[in-house]
Amino acid sequence: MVGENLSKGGRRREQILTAAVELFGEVGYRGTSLRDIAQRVGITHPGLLYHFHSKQELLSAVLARRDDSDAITFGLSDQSEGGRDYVQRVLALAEHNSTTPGMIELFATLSAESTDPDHPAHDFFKQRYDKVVASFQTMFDQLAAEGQLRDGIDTDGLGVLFTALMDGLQVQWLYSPDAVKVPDLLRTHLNAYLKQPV
Amino acid sequence: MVGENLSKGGRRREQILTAAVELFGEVGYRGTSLRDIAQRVGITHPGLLYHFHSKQELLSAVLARRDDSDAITFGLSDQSEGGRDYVQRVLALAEHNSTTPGMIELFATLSAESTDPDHPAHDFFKQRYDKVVASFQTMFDQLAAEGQLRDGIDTDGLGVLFTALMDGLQVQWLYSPDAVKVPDLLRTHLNAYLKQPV
DNA sequence: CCTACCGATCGGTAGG
DNA sequence: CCTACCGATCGGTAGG
Repeated sequence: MVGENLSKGGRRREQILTAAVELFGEVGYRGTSLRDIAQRVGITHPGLLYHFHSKQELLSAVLARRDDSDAITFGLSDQSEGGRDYVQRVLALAEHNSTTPGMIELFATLSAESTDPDHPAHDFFKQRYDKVVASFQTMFDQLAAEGQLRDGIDTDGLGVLFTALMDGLQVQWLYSPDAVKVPDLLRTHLNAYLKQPV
Repeated sequence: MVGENLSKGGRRREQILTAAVELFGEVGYRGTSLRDIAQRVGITHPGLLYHFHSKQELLSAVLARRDDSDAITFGLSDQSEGGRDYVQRVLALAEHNSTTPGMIELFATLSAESTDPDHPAHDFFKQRYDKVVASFQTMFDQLAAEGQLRDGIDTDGLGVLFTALMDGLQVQWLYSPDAVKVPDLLRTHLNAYLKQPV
């Protein structure tokens, strides 16, 4: 698990990752300098490069981290309990997200910035979208097979739509954290398809 | 109208704006240098600063441009013809957007990058979201008043949801322009609410 | 519009 | 982990 049983060097790496998440989120990968990150941790930037050999390596570590910890905590890679159960886990994740604005900012900023094929995180996000969309599509297909969707609903495209909704809502939430209630809005959307509301 | 009756200086300004749209879109505002933009136009970067006095001034000019030309071309500020008519105009805009990837990239990148309150475009996007969400909310309220929505549909939050959907779909479209059909997906979403499909 | 230049900042390396 | 340093690049200005 993240954050446990760390050596001294491991703890420092954790501090650097935390600071990197915050700063990449606030001003983007390209807008953040290694000196900014190092300063938050109280070391110099060559000191940072002793732990991560390049800025790109630090980015990769940051990206790999979140999906891992989310998948573990919320069981997002396990769809064996059916659509209804998975919906609940996704809503739980959406609730949890509102406690980690730095990570949300990071992913919102980077996923847009990385549409550029030359961006170092481009491939990561392209593959991530494939996985996320597929998971949500499976969720809707399961709901359909379980007879939970209203009559006449075609599941075609619902995975892409739901993914887009999560992304777009998170951006608006970053502008207006108090006004935009992401989990409620996701429920509103889902209830347009579900016989029995969540 | 944009692009007409331009003096020599006006033409150069147009060239600079076009190049700025492309580059801000590809690598973000902070990732683009004035030298990059100037080079595309075939001048030096102090030459560019003769036309726009700072990088921020250039950004403001770029942002103001698109919403103006879209509002004019697609009549997005006129909601007097009712919800059904407005839906058609929004779909026409979505079709049009797929011919201007540079602008889409620019707005997707900048709207995320500008969640940082210190970003020079932060206020622009905050106000823009207020306007766009309000327009879409009015659209759904009009559809409700016209009796076009399925029974039991509450319009609460539908403006925020539709705005989020457009943003999120555009990001996915930038990753997979051929696979993600934005107008079709918007229709799929709308048809979950409408009695008569569009 | 250009040349020439400014101070500031960038990611990364050498060497300890 | 640090000091010291590198070449490259940044937005902007002076002066024409």
